[in-house]
Amino acid sequence: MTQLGLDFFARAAVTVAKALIGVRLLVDGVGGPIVETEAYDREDPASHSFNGETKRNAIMFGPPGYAYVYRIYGVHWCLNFVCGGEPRGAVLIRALEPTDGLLEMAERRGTQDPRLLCSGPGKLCQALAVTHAHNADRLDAPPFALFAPGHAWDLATGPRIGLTKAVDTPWRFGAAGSRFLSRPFPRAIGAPVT
DNA sequence: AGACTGATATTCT
DNA sequence: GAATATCAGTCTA
Repeated sequence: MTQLGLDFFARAAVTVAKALIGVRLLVDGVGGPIVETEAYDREDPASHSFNGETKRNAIMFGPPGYAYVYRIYGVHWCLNFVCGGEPRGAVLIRALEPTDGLLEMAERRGTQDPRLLCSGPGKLCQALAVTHAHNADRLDAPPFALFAPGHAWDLATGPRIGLTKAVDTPWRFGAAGSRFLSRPFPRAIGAPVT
């Protein structure tokens, strides 16, 4: 089992978003393989870094390989990984397959159904107890731990979710056929990840 | 099953 | 003042 270094993230957000499918994400030992991501790359009107630096997104203007956590709709948290590119891109972690720390996740989420634990960015952060306190944390040191997949995962792709800008940009990626996605994918492209 | 609503931080106009 | 990378609940069918 190989732990990912910071150099893994020093690439374009789209590249990192694909490569993250199947990567095991643990926060204080709780988590599982990532099954759904979205890329927000340079010159992308939908990216939080597109309109320049603010207090919220300051971490996206530093080096790649750090967590960017922000509050959305005043209610939920969203976890992103800062990537390469200029201005910086990021990958939104939308869903993972719950395998480690199931009891903790069930207690935090208030449900036993494994398909409702991490099937969306807000749910995932609640299940892994990710909050503003994790913003600007390194991804190669505790409480974060990321491990390369043990095998290739078939990819699915499609347009991103919940956006009003750049709605047709197919930068949502996922594990084809996974039962733990926030929403199903219309089609699979079937290209394995190395 | 699908449509609508409330919660309400942060940014943008 | 309006919009937003969301979710859970409730109403309609």
